[in-house]
Amino acid sequence: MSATATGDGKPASTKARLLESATDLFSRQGFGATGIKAVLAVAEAPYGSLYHFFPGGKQELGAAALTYGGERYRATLASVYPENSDVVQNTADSFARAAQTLEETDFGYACPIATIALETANHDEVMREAAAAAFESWLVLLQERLVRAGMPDGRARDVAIEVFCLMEGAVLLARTTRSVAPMHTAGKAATTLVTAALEQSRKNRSAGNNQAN
Amino acid sequence: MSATATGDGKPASTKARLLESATDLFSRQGFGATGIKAVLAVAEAPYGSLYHFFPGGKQELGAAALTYGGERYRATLASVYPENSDVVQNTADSFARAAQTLEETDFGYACPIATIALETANHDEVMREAAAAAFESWLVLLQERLVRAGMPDGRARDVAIEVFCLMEGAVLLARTTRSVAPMHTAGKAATTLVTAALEQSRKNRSAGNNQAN
DNA sequence: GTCTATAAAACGATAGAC
DNA sequence: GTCTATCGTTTTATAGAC
Repeated sequence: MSATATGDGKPASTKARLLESATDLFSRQGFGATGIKAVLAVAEAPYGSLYHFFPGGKQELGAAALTYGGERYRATLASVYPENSDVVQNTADSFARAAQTLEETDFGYACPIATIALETANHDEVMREAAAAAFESWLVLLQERLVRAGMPDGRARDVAIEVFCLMEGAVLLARTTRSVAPMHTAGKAATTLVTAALEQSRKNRSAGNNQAN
Repeated sequence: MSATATGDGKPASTKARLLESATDLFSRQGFGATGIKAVLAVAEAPYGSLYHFFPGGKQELGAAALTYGGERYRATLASVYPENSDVVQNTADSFARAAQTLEETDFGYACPIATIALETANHDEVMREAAAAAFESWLVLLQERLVRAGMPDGRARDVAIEVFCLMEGAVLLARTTRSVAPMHTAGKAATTLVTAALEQSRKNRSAGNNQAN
């Protein structure tokens, strides 16, 4: 009945369990505050296996966890934004889903990147780039869906960034206040924003205005 | 010429230097990753002084740093949002200022709370509450200014939250990508959002619609 | 009261046994 | 190739010198 990483028996490979465990613990407690021993314990993996799979030590594990968590949420995003569906509704769904996750995890987990990114962006270029790549993959997916829905490239990119910022800011505020209220407020703002951008794009098109950017 | 915490001579009291140093280092590198020795070194304070001023050790220092940093940014916000001025312009200014700070600090520093809050919100109730209080003080100030500008209480609260989320999300993305572009994008969205809410409020008032919330 | 020297524990990493 | 036992550092916290 545990909603988090480890099942109870023997899920997947040792490497996969390590990544699962690392992603979860790092994003909950922080990268610096989480010892590799704790990661190994949750993964039910022996000590040496970490340096076997990740010769670069904690740094390599951290970067891999960012890539792993980033890809996992990108897949979630892809399922929340099915191709050729209503992007406004999808946007609302993504915020509702985040709120649900926060409640299910007792406000422990939401974004697999944010905590680690803020900690390491300054002094660890490898991890910073892994986090940036994860964020970028989300933005690209979002942008693509918005373009399909009728927005020009540049506008879609901006809207994707704005929705991202609303989401991440709401995660921060929700976790800090232990309330999903900010999630709902930000979600409403995001849908309003997407709706307005779609309408504006349609208006511009029907006016025969063909400026690309 | 250093734009950060420590001056070069003997700024303020030892306790103030410790708070300055802790706020800066914790929000740059993270709470867990920063040792108290590093805090003491930057503050140019002897080892024992920390436990003299903060008997609760690292936890008490962390909570105090959150309160200190929160109050400092609240003062900044108050100066960016002078009473009875154009809140739309003020909002634009606050994002421009954040972008400037990011560039001046080589994308090292922006929000004195976010990093620490994400790290500790789950397992340290004292620090979580200190972070929540800091955020709340910003939201209250913002809300008050928006009410003065003509929004009803409930709407002003929501708009304050939305502006906050845009700001914090943009800080995260900007630090991770080492680019101020997200800051400008989010800033434009925030001003648009505030403008629309003001217009809507004015419309509702002139229609004689007196629903409070 | 202000600070230095020390203690106990935990950290990341490695060498070497199987 | 897979893992266990150990090394040297660094961590927070404290006791006691001035």
